[in-house]
Amino acid sequence: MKDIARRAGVSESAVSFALNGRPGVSETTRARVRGVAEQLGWRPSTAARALSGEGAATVGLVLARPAHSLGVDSFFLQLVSGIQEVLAERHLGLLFQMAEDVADECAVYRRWWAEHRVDGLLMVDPRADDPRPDLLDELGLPAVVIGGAPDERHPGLSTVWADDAAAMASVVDELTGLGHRRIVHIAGLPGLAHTQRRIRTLRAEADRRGLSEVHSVTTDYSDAEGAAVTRRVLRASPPPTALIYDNDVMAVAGVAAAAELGRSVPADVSVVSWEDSALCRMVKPWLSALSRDSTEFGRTAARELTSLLDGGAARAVRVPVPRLTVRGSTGAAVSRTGGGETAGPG
Amino acid sequence: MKDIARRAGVSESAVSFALNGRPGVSETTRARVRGVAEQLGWRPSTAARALSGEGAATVGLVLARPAHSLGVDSFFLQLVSGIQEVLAERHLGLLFQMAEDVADECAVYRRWWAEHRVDGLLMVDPRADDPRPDLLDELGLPAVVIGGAPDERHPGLSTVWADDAAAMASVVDELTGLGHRRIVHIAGLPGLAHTQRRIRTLRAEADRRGLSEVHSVTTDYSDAEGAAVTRRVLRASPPPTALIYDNDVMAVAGVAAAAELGRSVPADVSVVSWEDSALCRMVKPWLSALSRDSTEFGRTAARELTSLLDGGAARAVRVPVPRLTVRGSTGAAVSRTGGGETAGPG
DNA sequence: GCAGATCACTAATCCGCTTTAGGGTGTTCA
DNA sequence: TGAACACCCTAAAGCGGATTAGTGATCTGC
Repeated sequence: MKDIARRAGVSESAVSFALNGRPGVSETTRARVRGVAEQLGWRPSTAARALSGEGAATVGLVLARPAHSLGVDSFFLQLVSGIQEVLAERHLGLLFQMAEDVADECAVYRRWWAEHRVDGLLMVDPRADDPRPDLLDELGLPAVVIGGAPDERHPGLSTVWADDAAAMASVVDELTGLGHRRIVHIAGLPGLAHTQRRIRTLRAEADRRGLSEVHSVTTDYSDAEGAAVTRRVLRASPPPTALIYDNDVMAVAGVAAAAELGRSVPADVSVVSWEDSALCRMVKPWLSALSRDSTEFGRTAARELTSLLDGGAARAVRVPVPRLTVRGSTGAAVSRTGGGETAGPG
Repeated sequence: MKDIARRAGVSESAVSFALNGRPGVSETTRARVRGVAEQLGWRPSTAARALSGEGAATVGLVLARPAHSLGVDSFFLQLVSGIQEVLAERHLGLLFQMAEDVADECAVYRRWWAEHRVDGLLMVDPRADDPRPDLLDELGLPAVVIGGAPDERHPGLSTVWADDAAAMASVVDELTGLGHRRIVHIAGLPGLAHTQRRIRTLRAEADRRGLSEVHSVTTDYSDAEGAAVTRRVLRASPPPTALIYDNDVMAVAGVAAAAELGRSVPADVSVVSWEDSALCRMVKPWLSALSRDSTEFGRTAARELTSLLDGGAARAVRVPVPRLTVRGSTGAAVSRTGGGETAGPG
């Protein structure tokens, strides 16, 4: 900046005014300074800016999943891609970190806060009884909760959420319309807030329709557990005629497990995946799946955060309800009593 | 820091000395200051530290893949997970950004450099004729190239690489051992350095063995292109008896495409996936695949970068050669002349 | 018993930028 | 013609640490 000042023949303060659009310099001087700065390829040091009270120009994102449970995943990168799109426009950096668990994640939040490393945070995978919102309140960091339900106890936090309840209802609608009355929901991690929302909604929908043989089983999202749980529930007597999987990985693994037991999809059992991706089109039959635009989800979250950083009020934004794309894995329910014989391919 | 100084009854300089292990304070004072700092949960502001010449305590990573081509992926998150493990130990932050293409990525490098945002960079997806190493040289940023071949033209850059040539040779060994003589390699993006290395090696191995019906086809790594190319090459006369896919997604899509054409795996055609993941165990038969430890790959890369940041010399580190895990998708070659009739399941 | 060295600590400067408080100059109006 | 007021610009302080140059006080050696 000294360089610019010297070459433009003005003081450093004038340079600062000129480059930041502040009043106090003539338009001609401003243009000259801008020219010199551009020519020198100058960019303000974020450290210096941060130190003089402008904030770190960075937002943080922590992913608390143990490394080994990081499997095939499409959602997260799509989400981050959308986030980046919005952040890049404003030249905001994204500080990314992985953590072992939520406690670890909280420690990261505290450290980042103490080090003035971030101006705001994006929080993913909200849980039932989550300590993070309280912490964020305490630290006073602007933050957006991604995928949580609106939470009136934390008026300072913005929330971007999809209406799982409505989506679950639409799936149940579709399945009962096809005649299914015995449905098992192979859910994800029990601790996650959206897992619990889905389980609650399923129960409510079942009660409303008088279906007694509908329940949820929680898992760790892995293909292994997806397959194991599928085998277990399909061996019940009578077995369910429809399975709802909380992610695509388990759904695909479940179809394979069903095939091993001699059950064909959708003749013997219908399958719905709560997450659409290329995976759903890699098995036969293609999986009926709930689709959402994860990239747009990310964009929305990032926009909410920038709005918060600009001093906007916190709010809850709902993204479109995931829509069920019906493909080949859902069909009419057949009544069957028990057994193991195989039907032919549908 | 003023607070600490006041509460400990010493000057701010003394606090700085005490907390940074510099001589100039007594051990008792040092302990007292440390106690106060800990009690206050104090952490130095990265901005201030950076401004006084300590560096930004941050390394950067840019992923230049268009958002839409971000599909199901296991490699990248595993890699980042390993990187984080090492960086977290040293309290180094990871600044992450997505870019549209390499030119965009270069712009990000320049900006980060000008803004003093990062102390070093991790560069992924090296390409043939890549402008990034030159740029990194020019900017003088410590950097590690992940997945490139050692490059003597850029002595300042460290490289962490897997020996694709050896891995490809092992695959060709396995396949020719099974009697395959017509092999098609369904490769990834033509611009990537490792794609070209694999293609070159395959050609060399084929020449060495006198196999004339061996070639590579490049794709965009997507399931769609994987399937399309599979259909095309299997319709050739005579068709290949073995297919090598450059990633798991295409391999799985390819198996499905083969099935549509009435070719069964491995009876009619053997399949090898160059990337192992849960995906490879979601299809029947399970896919023979080249496995590597992506997390360890990330750890190694991060360690090289920290070593560079500590003033260590740049070097090329080779990680273990990906090992072929033989599963059900590879079998003995059958000679067939043309046609479309189907063999039964193997 | 006194110079010189050592030790424990403080004062002052700097990093690069923003911002507040002035300081000239020129114009306007009484 | 002088006061009031814009207008452009400069000087200086401050952000939170690290660092360098001191400053007393205690210790060492002769």
